[in-house]
Amino acid sequence: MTDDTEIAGSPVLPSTRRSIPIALIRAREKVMGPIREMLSDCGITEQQWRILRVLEEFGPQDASTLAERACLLLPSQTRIVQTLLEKGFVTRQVDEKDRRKQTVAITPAGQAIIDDKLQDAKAIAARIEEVIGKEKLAQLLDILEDFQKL
Amino acid sequence: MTDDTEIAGSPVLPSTRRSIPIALIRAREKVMGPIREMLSDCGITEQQWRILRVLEEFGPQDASTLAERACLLLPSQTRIVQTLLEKGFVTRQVDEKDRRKQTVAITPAGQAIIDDKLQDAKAIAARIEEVIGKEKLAQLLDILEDFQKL
DNA sequence: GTGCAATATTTGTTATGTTAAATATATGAG
DNA sequence: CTCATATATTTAACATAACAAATATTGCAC
Repeated sequence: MTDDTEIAGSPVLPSTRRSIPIALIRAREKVMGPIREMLSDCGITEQQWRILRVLEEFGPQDASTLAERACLLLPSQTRIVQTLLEKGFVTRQVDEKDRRKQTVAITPAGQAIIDDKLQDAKAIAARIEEVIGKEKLAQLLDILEDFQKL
Repeated sequence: MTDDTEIAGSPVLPSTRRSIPIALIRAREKVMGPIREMLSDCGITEQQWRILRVLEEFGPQDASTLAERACLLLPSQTRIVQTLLEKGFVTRQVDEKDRRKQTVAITPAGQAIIDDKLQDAKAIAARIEEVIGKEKLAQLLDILEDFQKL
């Protein structure tokens, strides 16, 4: 590999082949392939799935917290929750203590979606662990966590 | 960390805090922050920047190759190249040998964008290396590459 | 050389990302 | 109490992502 070289007087950017942003996209694309396939069956998108997963894991919560945990911007969260409302997979109601806040919760129908896909999701996770290796996956998660310090 | 546990008879998904797809998004979001800031100055989006970078690195190339290298789906590539055409940063012409193909090339004006941002981009890359560490970055890129085997 | 399958690219549609502006409620100064 | 400011969320507008379908060209069988 002669990437990321710097010829005297002629500085260049790292090759796109060793670019962190591009490498992150490529990996993500590969990971999401089977997940999207799994979800397309039940008419759920990747982001809708993330919302449901977070609601299941942490319980009812306000919109900002939900967006943070699902790694979505608030405007995206708003729209996605609206479509999930229409599908009957979540509920949303104003917080009585602070009426600026909205509390979102998963419904039994939403929970059923997760339960239905549980085995598939676990199989995909197992496949990734098989190919990458448990140790490397742990390393990867640790390094990715470091990026939050940026 | 008690994530990714499996209570007998009650299988659960990994916590969203240790989810590979979510970790990849979070890291990418952090990395892209300063890059977007850099690009917003000159009215260029992240994807438009990727197209220009790839064209600079590999020279004129057909649409499919460009999309592959810039990590874009073909439809996205088409639209982004259209806006870059309007801005005068790239050219696009049919391949005379195979008239189904389009050859895209960067213009001097497009090259000027890259040259203008070169120092900023290098500074951002240096900052990342400083925070994460050279070794971990190399490890990260290697592990991310493994995902292509999925 | 006609028709058909394969290839290369674009277009259409729906959902999301991103930024800025709008709305609604809360909180504190005076 | 009232107003200015801060906070929580939504709406608006535009670009992109993803997938399916349409278009255009090529290459080959016949």
